[in-house]
Amino acid sequence: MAQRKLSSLELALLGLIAQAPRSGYELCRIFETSPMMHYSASPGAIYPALKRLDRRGLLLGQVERSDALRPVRTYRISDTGRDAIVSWVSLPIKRDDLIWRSDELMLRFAFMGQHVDLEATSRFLTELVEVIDAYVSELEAHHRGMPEGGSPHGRLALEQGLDSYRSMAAWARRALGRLGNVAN
Amino acid sequence: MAQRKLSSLELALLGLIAQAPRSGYELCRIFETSPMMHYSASPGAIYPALKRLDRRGLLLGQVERSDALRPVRTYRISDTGRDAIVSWVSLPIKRDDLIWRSDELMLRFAFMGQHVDLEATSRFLTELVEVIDAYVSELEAHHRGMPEGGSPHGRLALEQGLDSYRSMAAWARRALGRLGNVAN
DNA sequence: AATTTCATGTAACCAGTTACATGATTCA
DNA sequence: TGAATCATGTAACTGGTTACATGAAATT
Repeated sequence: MAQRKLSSLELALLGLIAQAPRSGYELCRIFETSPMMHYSASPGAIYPALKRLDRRGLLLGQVERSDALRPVRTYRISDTGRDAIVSWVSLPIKRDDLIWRSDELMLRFAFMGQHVDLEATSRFLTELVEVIDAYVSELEAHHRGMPEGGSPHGRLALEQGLDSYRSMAAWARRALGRLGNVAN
Repeated sequence: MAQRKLSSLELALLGLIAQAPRSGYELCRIFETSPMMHYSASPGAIYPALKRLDRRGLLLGQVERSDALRPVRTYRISDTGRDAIVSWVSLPIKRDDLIWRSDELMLRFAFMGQHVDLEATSRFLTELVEVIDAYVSELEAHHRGMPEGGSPHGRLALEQGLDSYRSMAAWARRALGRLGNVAN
């Protein structure tokens, strides 16, 4: 129990393999070409990560067509793997997740559709809005406390951060609306 | 020459010390409390990073009040360090910088004010807008190519990414405008 | 007197990067 | 025939995380 936390790369791999069985090479291609994958990916990271997930029992790797001269190792998700995904995407959202791991939050959202119901998704989005709003208030307070003189660069940089969080909150509200329309 | 690239943490430290001489502890406090610092910071990372920068000659560390019982090691920027900052902030912006190191881009912007003139800053912002616009087009193409059916999560996640890039471009245009007003 | 804060660090561990190695298969 | 692509990996290096160690000074 209370296994060591998975890295974002491992979570991304787990989520992708839960969608469909895949080989290491296919996963490499996905990371190379898919635009939403800001989760880094060199073969030197992917193959070891797959091995780790396999050793832990979250994935089942098996060599297919071992008779052929070029065997392919295909990974499929295991039951424990699926459980791990479900509890991962259901985790409450903390301030620190937003600040240090917002990529992982979006990854959670992207994979959520296949593993939990619409209600869980709207809980996620509602929580996200709350956490962002709280953090935006913090940043705004800091912004107000900033010295006026000197070059505006620091102030502007902070404003960029504020803008990006505000846009994320706006997105979440919009998404919430769209899901509501689907549900009703 | 052609030294190994500095990590974002090292660049952040360099920039902060260029503003004013500081001790390791002060830097730790800044990272703990300052909101714009998404550049991580535990003492276990900071102290070794300062040593590396010192060894490379980008910083000058010297123990102050060595007579006192609790000495403080204060770092100041060196001439080579200042040069390194200037060439760092003057680097052209690549697509990959936007995708993988956008935090570092904002760090560059924040420190730019003290090291280069307004024209360099507007060049930076202009380039940034160009790079973002190009990448947004890429993402939009991908968005159009996405399958319609199934759960909307993947599509929505991509839209979040699009929004955040668009908001960054809008910020850059606004900043450009504000700098223009200052300059004229 | 006890706790918190100041102040500097080290050590074990781990994951990711870069670069390389290997060889089959397909395509021009 | 030679190049690109398919497919799987390893090894060295590096930098960050966590956790710990040490002890003075200030605060309660």
